[in-house]
Parts: sequence; C-alpha cells; structure tokens
Amino acid sequence: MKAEKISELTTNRMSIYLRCVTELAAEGTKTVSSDKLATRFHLNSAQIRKDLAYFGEFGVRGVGYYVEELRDHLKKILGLNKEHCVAIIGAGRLGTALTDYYGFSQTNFTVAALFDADKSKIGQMVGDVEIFDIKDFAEVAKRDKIDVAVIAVPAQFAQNVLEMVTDAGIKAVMNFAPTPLKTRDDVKLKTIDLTTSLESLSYFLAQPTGAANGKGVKPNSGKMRIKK
Amino acid sequence: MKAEKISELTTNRMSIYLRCVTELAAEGTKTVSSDKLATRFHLNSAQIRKDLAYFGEFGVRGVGYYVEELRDHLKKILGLNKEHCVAIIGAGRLGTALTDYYGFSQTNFTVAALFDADKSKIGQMVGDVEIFDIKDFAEVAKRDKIDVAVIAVPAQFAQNVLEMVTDAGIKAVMNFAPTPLKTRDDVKLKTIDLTTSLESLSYFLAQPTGAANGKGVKPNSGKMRIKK
DNA sequence: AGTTAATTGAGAACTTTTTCACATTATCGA
DNA sequence: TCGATAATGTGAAAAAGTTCTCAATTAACT
Repeated sequence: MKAEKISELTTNRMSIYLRCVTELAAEGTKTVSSDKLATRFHLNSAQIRKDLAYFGEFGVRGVGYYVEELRDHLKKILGLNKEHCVAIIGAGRLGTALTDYYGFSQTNFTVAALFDADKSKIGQMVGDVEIFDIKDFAEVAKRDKIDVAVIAVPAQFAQNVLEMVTDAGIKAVMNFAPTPLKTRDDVKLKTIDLTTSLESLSYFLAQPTGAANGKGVKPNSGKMRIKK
Repeated sequence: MKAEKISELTTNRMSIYLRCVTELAAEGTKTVSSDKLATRFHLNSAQIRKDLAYFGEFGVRGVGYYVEELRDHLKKILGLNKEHCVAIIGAGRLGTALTDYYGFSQTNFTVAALFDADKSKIGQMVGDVEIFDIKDFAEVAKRDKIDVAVIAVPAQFAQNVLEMVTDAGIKAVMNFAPTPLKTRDDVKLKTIDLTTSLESLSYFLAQPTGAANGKGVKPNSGKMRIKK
C-alpha cells in the first residue's frame, strides 16, 4: 500500500462496499472474497481489491475478507465512527423532504436545523427539526456543531448561501441547486444536479440506436452548422 | 467530427452548457467564445470545444459560438425538442417532493403520474398529479405515454420496481434507492445515491489534511489489518 | 509434511478522459 | 488587400481510471 491520492470515484465505491458488507454481516456471513462480493453486488473484483488496498491490507490470501472487520474499517475510513450534524438551507419541498429522508438518519447523519429566508416559516417545525432564520446560520451552526451543509435553495441564491456557510466554517457542502458553484480549495463541494441527470436520460432516449449501456451510442453524423 | 461513442460525462456537460447558454441568451448575448464560457461558469475551454465538436461544427473560428444557435443545437442533441412524461414510483416524502420539484418542469419534463403500493394513498392528489396503484403501472404508463420512470421507493423494493417499469417498456430510469440495481442493456439507468454522496463528504471531513479539492488527500498510512 | 485450491495485493497493460498546442479560418482596421 | 488578432477544431500528449495477470500467501485435505 502506498500513500497516494484517493479519487472520489474510489470514496464513492467505499460507501457502496460498506453497504454491501453491512448486508452480509446482518446475514451472519463471516468472510467474503472480492469475487463473491463482485458477483453478488454487480461490482468488479479487481477494483474492489485495488480500492481496499489503498487503505491497508484488510484481506487474507486464500480466504478473503472478514466481513465484520472490513465493515469496521470502512466505517472508520469514511469517518462514520463519529456523528455528523447536517444543516439544510432552504425549507421548501426538497429541503423538507431531505429533512425527513430516512437515508440521512440511517448512517451517522442527523439533520439538526433547517434555514430559510422566509420570515413566515421561521420557528416552524419539520418533524422535530426547527426552521431558523438564515441570518442566524453562523450562530446556530456553531451552537449545534453543524459540520455538513445541504443547499436546497433556488439556483440564483446558491452561490451566496455557499459563501455564507463556508464563511461560517463549514467544510463539506452538498448542493442541489442546478448551477455551477465555486468555492475555496479547503471546502468539499458535491453537487447533485437533478436537471442534468434527467437531461442526460433524455439524451439516451433521443439516440436512434437505443443502446443505453455498453453498445455504441453514436451522435448524429455529418456537419450541422447553420450558416449565418 | 467523427462518429464515436459519447460518454455520459460528456452528455452531463452538454446539459450544463445548455444551462449556461440559456442564461447568456436571456441576457441578450449574441456570441460567446469557449474561453468566456469557461471563465464565467468555471469550466474548461478545451473541454467545451471537444465536447461540442463531437456533435458538429457549431463554432466560427475567430468569433466563437452564436449563443441562440448553440442553445438550439444543444436542446436538439439532448432530446429536449420534445416533451417527456415522467412517472414517479413511491409517493413518500422524496417522491412527492420530486413531483413538485420546480426543476423537473423547467425543461421539458412533466410529472404525469405517481404510483404507490399503499392502498390508502391511491386516488389522492399531489398538486395536480394523481397517485395510482402500482399494479396499474403498465396501463397508466401506456395511456399517458410515460417515457421516464423515477424510482423513489425503499431499497428492498427497488429491483422489483425496476423490472416492472422496464417490462412495461420504459427505457430511461432514474433511481434514488440506495442499492445496486441491474437492468437490461437497452435501458438507461441512472442512480442518484444520496447516502453515498453524504458518506463521500464524510470521508473528506475525516482526512487530516482537510484538502478537499486538488491538493493531496492521503489515506492513513501503514498496515492496518487486525490479526484474527 | 506435502499437495492442492483459493484468493489477495500489486505491477503492468489497457482504456478512457482531460489537457495541451497549434494549424486553420474568420473578422477587423488601415 | 494585407497584417494582426481571435478563437475554433483536432491530433497528440498527459493524466486518470480500470482490468488483467500472476507471484505470494493461507487454509484444507490427505
């Protein structure tokens, strides 16, 4: 194992692996080989081994991986051995849906606060989460030890909100606003762009071949420019 | 321009470019260079040119791209010159939030129907979208000409739902269930995994360097295996 | 104890994606 | 019309990511 940069593709897969071995552990499986993992969960065994090997020698040749041990390593690597407190900015449809989203509570994430600029919403509760005035973000974030912010506001406000949360010291931000954002190098920004995802699906529907995975999806051929 | 496979990374960016030139067009900008686009929207100019060139010669040397013309090309390439009808399966928090999500209506996507297995929900309305019995999916999908399905059900049901919608002839599926799914080659499946995204953020928070973008994020060093 | 089978970890090979670099083409002003 | 400037489209180079292959190691069986 060498100390080198870990790509986001790898960290995303680490999260998938954690989910898989958690399932295996629940079933009482003691050991698993990369091959069995790959077959069962539609993954690639070489990639599993390579990804895991970035972080240590977790496997045993001839045996595979000890499921519970691997699960604990993955949790530690992903920083899931501590609780994370999430603030959601934007108490609209998406923000409130995310507040109640079962997946957020599943692991180690607690939604601690919602924020909105709409005075009429402030003080209301979404489940047991209070909606605060966005102006009080820094204060509430500090009090509640918030370390992750989720941006669920309209696109035109997203950049300002991002700057506000990073100015308050937040280092990890998940953005749902469909707009390109720019932030500091020491802040991890992850954008989930539902519009882009849908339009990408639309592209595949528009292809004459209809080949979605693997096979040749070709663009229209020939020149297309309209002379002006 | 050559006829070759277009990667999903490229199609995702095409959607981003469309958004950018739509903004420019609204401002009344007539022409734009790849360099100006890149600077303004935090993109890479060489990549913009390369991406666009897969689909034709849209630019003019010495000038750049005609904004409105480029926007129209992008819409056509992405299949946004026709309306798409979306079904959302799972009328829980996430499903209903997505039903009302402004972004879905922004472009050419209309949520035509919601589906759920819970009898008590069937017949209810979310905005002006009716909740149908999931058993009637094939029938309703055909009647309403649905061409995109969104899976917003708990993970354990997702694979079954996927098979149901693809059996009904749907070729484009967006999945929010945090589980690995397998489908046919002629179906385009796009998974948005909120848990993985959050856990990936957690990973970066757990790094001692705190370097999120660009700079060296190193894994823990040394061997870690616990002898059993 | 020795043989066989299983399976990892890691270097090499391969593939994909991004970035560079520049010849080519268009516009503008003199 | 010519030279200067701008900016594309594209081949080549570089970087990043994936898959292959196999020596090394472990366990199980005889």
